[in-house]
Amino acid sequence: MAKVDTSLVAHLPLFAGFKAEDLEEILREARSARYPKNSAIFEQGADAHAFFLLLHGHVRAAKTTPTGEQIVVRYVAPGETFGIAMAIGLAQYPATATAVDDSVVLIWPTAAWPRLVERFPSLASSTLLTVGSRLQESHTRILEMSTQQVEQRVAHALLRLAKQSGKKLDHGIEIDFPISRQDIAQMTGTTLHTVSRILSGWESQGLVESGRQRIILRDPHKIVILAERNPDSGPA
Amino acid sequence: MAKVDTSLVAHLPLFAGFKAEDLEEILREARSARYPKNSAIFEQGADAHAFFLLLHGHVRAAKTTPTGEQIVVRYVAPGETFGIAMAIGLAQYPATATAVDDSVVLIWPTAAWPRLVERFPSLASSTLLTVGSRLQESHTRILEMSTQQVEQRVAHALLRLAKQSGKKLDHGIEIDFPISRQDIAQMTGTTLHTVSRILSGWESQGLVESGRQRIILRDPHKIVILAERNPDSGPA
DNA sequence: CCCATAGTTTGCGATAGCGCAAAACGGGCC
DNA sequence: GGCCCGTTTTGCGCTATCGCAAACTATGGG
Repeated sequence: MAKVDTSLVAHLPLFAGFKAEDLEEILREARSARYPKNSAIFEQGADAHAFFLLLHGHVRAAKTTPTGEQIVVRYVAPGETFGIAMAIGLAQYPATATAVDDSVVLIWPTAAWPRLVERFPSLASSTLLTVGSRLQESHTRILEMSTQQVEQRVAHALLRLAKQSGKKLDHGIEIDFPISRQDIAQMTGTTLHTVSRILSGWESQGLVESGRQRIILRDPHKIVILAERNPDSGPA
Repeated sequence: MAKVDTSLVAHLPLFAGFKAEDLEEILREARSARYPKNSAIFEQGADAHAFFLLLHGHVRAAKTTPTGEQIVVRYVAPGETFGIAMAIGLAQYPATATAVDDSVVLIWPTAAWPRLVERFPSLASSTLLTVGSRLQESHTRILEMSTQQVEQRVAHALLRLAKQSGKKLDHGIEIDFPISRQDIAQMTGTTLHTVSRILSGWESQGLVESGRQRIILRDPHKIVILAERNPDSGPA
């Protein structure tokens, strides 16, 4: 059980207001682990034996239907928790988590949660805040899927990814982990073909520059406009 | 400030494990109010000055886009909380709540929440459970919108409503509050026209019986089959 | 009892986006 | 340096579903 440096996590909202010694007590229950690119962290349906905090890398959470279709629930960025199934009353993971890049995580055994919450009640409140904001995002996504067309949804998805995990370049923003057309399709409820067509279109207008699992927003502002444009307002 | 009878709420999961006197202490901070059918309880964007527990009736939570389109986030059944924006870190309500039937609610001022949580930490944990299960439902909804066609989504929506608020009849299940084609469209990401066509079709097959803001599932089992059927499996 | 209103049904194009298929491409591995 | 595999691109027909328009019908109020 490796010692974890508190300085790595002290600034996270999850631990806001914790004293150094409390933090240490919490971290003592965790171990850290490294997951190489494309390795599975846990599988949908498996017993939720642990919950996680991402330190480095990027993790994709995806949900699969009985018939094998997938959607991407979200991408986890460093500093975020994931796999907190048990905190919300689930005995099994509702989704599959995969490292999309070499990643480092902290792992707490599920059994530690009730103990920690009892000792540090504010953990429950902060977790409530994070879960609440994920609920918000889900509602936004439902709203978009109900009212917008595919191009706008893709625009929104890319902007969110850029905000969450964008690397600022001299001219533009690059999404900082490998992501395929298929992934974007699964985030926006469409097919990889349609995503490919949309990106090709944008590329020819100089809005983006993209290739194999790689996307750079060259003109974020114009993409914002695209994302917000009312379908039947301006001409093509 | 009317006295509220603890027996009305003691059995709710939210208050599981509370002693009678604790419960009384909590209820002392609440007042109750009655909202007539079709009246607004709070508006999207308004300051979240209170949170609510529905005692009788039914409440619709809906979200509106800047361009005026709406989706139904959920229907609230008796015993459920709603308007808990501030518990998840929001200063304004993210949706509009409307009583779809004459309704009675308990109302706590937002200011009471931090105090209550400090005094009764398990409130945060139970709220975490409810918010978590709503997150689950949202993900399910996103999955359905991404992978299923409209008819299946409508089937699922009606089955969920029937389970949550269905009144068992001699032969079938009636959804126990007024709900229009438009409402169902806004729950499933389609138009009232398409919903109407689908219900007409089902009606002629004897699966449902419906009219003005009224739906009875006459053959729930066949609807389950419809909901689960793989789009390109059986013949029409 | 009749009218006004909100909800529902239905017809008829129009079309965004899917689904299939095939080709081009790019990277990494041996 | 060449090959293999996963990813991306693109063409083309198809259809589920939308959007508009118009007729129809309960329901509650006066």
